[in-house]
Amino acid sequence: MNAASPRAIEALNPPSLPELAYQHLRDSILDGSLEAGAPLRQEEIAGRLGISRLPIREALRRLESEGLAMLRPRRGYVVASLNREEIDDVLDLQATLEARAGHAATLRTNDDVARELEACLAQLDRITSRAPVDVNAFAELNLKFHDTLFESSGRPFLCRTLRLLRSNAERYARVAAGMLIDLRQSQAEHRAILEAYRAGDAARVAELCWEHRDATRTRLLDHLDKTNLETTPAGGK
Amino acid sequence: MNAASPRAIEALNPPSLPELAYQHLRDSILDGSLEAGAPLRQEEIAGRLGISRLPIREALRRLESEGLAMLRPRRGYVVASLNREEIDDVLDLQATLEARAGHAATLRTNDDVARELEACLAQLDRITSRAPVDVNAFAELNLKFHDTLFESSGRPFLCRTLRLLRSNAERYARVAAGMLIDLRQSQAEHRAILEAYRAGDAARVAELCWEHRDATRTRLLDHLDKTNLETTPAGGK
DNA sequence: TTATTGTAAATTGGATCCAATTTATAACAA
DNA sequence: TTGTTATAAATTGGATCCAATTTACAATAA
Repeated sequence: MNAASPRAIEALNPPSLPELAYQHLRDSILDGSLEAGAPLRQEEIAGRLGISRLPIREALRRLESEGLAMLRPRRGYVVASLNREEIDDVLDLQATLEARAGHAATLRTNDDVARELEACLAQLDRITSRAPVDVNAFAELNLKFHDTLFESSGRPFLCRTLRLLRSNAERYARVAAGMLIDLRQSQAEHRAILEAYRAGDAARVAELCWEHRDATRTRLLDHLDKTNLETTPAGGK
Repeated sequence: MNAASPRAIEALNPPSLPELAYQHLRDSILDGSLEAGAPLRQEEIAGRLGISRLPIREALRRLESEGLAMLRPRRGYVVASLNREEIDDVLDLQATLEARAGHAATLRTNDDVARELEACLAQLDRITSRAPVDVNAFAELNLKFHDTLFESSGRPFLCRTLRLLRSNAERYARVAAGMLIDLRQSQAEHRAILEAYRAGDAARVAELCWEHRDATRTRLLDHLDKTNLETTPAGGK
């Protein structure tokens, strides 16, 4: 028996309760079922998940350090919210880092990655060509396309930071994804990125990635301005 | 004066035990008293701080989500470590984000900020001109210079991410700061940044900030390669 | 001596209990 | 009616206790 296979062992162990609670709360925040400013009562969450408050507290602590929850001492956690400027901030940061990740990925172009990206685009084409577009499926494959590209950069910390940003951007970006984005335009941009990737033109990939994300930013901010959606509710008190 | 006014601070901001434990552990990791790979025993830490294990666990959870600690289920936390590629990753990211922050700050140039930056540089000049350079004082003021510039960008999330990166870079960068950096060269770069800032040349500030940080990156990696310092210890066992 | 195995100690993961503080409610006075 | 205050309920912050698992160690056999 070999003592040296920590990864394999790690893969086997069951998810801990804090991890479970974290996943649950994170999903609830990202899909909007927990609105910004909503209080996160430890007892209630614990009761709903059938566990004690302790793992909940660790999960909340993690959510806080990721920017999805806010702790007001002795008053408990609430779902964090972003105002217009902060959304702008996060999305600009996302664009910057995705450009950097795309750049790094292209410096070490790989055929397997190119094929995988191609497969994503093919599936995306099928989805967008159908009559009622399956928005969820589109979002999932869209995510996979970008993830495949960025993860191939061989820069774990950069990718980790990107995931963090996505957590904070996603609940707002979903609005844009569902309602505002021209799916065909988006696909055209994906194609351009893949072409530049294949050509090994890192600077071009960076530029395209930046524009691709920046388009989302612009659209989302426009949307926010038009609807005048209040993104910082009761919390202000 | 401000350091010792426990009552007023307590009244406004009661220090929670998890926060206290977090600060303690973070400091110990950053200044090297807790080496990479060292186990973080909950009971021992709790005993040393005179509190129970519960706040420790929340602190450890936070350290984990910030990348300073690693949790191996049922085996406890250990101090996280970065290998050469990961250090490169983090420092490149830092350079990228500082360039972005410098850019944003310069787009909204402010005289008060310029004066504060100038004051930092004046103090730094005094420090570097003395015979035995006070490295700690230099590091602190150096930090203040960058913080002042970046925080004036009006981009809280970007600054937050920069702080996160600094946590991960600092324990390695300190080597470079103490032994490798040409303080006068560094000061010259600071001057150039301030000049470009005053001129409102955002692109130039971004460029200079990037180079300024990238110099640290290059020097640190060179140092690592030369000393062949093993940055990923015991973990394998 | 060296490898193996069984047992004890140490350590984590989790639950329950208690104190302190905040929030909600109701009684009372202007 | 409206504002204030006293009291009760809810909620967080923290400590202690218990179970499950891992690690250390010693006894045993080859």
